[in-house]
Amino acid sequence: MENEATISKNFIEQIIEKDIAEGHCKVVKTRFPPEPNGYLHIGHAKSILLNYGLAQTYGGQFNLRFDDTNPTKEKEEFVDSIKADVEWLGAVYDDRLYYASDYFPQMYEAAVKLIKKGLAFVCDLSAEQMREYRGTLTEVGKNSPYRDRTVEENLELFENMKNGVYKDGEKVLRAKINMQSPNINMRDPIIYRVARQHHHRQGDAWCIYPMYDFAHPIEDAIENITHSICTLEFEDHRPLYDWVVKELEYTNPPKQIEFAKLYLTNVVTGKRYIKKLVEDNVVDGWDDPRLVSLAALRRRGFTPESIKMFVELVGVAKANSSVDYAMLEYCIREDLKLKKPRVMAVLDPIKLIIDNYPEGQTEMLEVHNNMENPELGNREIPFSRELYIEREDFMEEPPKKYFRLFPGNEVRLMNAYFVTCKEYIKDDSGKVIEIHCTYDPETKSGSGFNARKVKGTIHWVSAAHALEAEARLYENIVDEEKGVYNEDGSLNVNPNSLTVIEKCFIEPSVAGAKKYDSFQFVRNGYFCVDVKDSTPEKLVFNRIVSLKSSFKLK
RNA sequence: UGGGCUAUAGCCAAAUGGUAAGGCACUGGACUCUGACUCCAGCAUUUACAGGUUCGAGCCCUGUUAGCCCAGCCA
Repeated sequence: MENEATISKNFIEQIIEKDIAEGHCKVVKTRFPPEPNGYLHIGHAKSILLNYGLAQTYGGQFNLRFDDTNPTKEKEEFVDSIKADVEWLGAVYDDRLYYASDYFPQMYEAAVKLIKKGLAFVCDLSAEQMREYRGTLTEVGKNSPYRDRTVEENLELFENMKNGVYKDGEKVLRAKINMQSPNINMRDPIIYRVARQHHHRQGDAWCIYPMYDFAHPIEDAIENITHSICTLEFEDHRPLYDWVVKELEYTNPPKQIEFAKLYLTNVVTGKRYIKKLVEDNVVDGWDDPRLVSLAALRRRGFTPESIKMFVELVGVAKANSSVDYAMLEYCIREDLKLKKPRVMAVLDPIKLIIDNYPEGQTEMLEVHNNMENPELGNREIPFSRELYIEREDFMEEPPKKYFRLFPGNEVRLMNAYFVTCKEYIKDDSGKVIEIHCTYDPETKSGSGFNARKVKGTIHWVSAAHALEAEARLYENIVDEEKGVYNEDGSLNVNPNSLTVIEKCFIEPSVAGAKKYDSFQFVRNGYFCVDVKDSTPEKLVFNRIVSLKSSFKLK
């Protein structure tokens, strides 16, 4: 973070600086214009933070605007969640919360203006006929037979459209541009349709709705947006965007700039797919931690800071690309590293008994919450004769360079004493169930003892005091580039990417943990108290991310 | 096969005619009350390919290849 100066400007910043230098604009106004038809995901975070960041650095403003021009897909639930997510990310829009649907009167007037200029006409072609007339990628289209209606006739017909004289789909209003254009978007695109649908915000006030290509530039112009930033698939729409802005004679023409969407390797991004996984009950909802929706990432324990760091690291460009998921993990580790307490938790326990430690005795050890950040203070943890340690921290027959516990070896119990393994007990099946050690009282942590050193340090919890909790090890739902769904609709991803550890042991200091509290479970990774499933009696932890793997056999 | 866009390391990404930044990942070493963290070192004689212009090209020109987007009354 301290090397911010070395981060070079992205291409959008360069365009903006040129625009400012050439006097096209003084300040920068941007917007995030989601359609409220789903929850936001990590890809949207890129757009939000990009738009918000630009407004910040160039002394402008950032608007949140719901592009709610198609009532069939939109719901109030989604506008609420989107607002929450945008705020969570820290993109502040103050009172600049807008709805495209509030501009319907202006859009209607704009359409009338185009008609009066002879640049729009009412067309009676059916959807199917329209498709035929439009031509194909390689063949030009042909003019609609209704293209030459008079201004007066168009005005009257359009007003009738608004007044509900026609059935849904019976007539549309089209821009009169060029049916021969190699760009299909310019072949007399539809700008208004008749659709009797209940709008989540406008109710039944309208039975005609504007199309995106017509509505969006108007929305931007009304809000004095200077730079309308969208994704690559709208590049072909830019000539139409510019056409609308020009013909409507806005004096403050906004400029559309496109950038590449964010994809993550092997995870399901895309609102469409996430939505289907939710609707098909493959996952438990929009905030299922196996997803990369913002709600899911939040529930899993990702912080807004980590998401911000991530999108900054990823950068902004025009090349389609897929970012390594490890980059996201790096960002959350980096963010939590110094911010969160490191507690001891044993996920796969095996009992360790210290034979020479007095039975029934408990001593409280004062330990640092985070060795690297003293500001997080200290806490006390109980130590006693019977402990749990991680099963992988003991081996009967250790390979070379294994320096944790094995018969005869001495290791440090983190924050406590050195112990030496004397013997171990197996059950009938040969599974090790108990390890016996002796401890050396002189080696207590913080005592300054340095007469001898050990190579290994392992974590533990006191068996009698440990808190039982549930841990969930989520993996992302993997998309192996074959698509999330097969053509027949069957699922093509692995949804079984959830491991639940019903009973793990955590040191008692986490007893009062609240929702969203997160900890580093020493060597087991970062975990967050699940906001949905935790109760004071039973803590449920979602794993945010693992630490890098430890000992590897060569 | 029409139009638009893109191509720099395993993954992102900078370099705007002056001799290939940075990050992630990975590898080696040092350190360590965890093998994590931190630190140090290594990691593109070359920018999809082939030509050309130039004293000099990832950048300019020509051609080729590959990928993405567009034929909703969705956004």
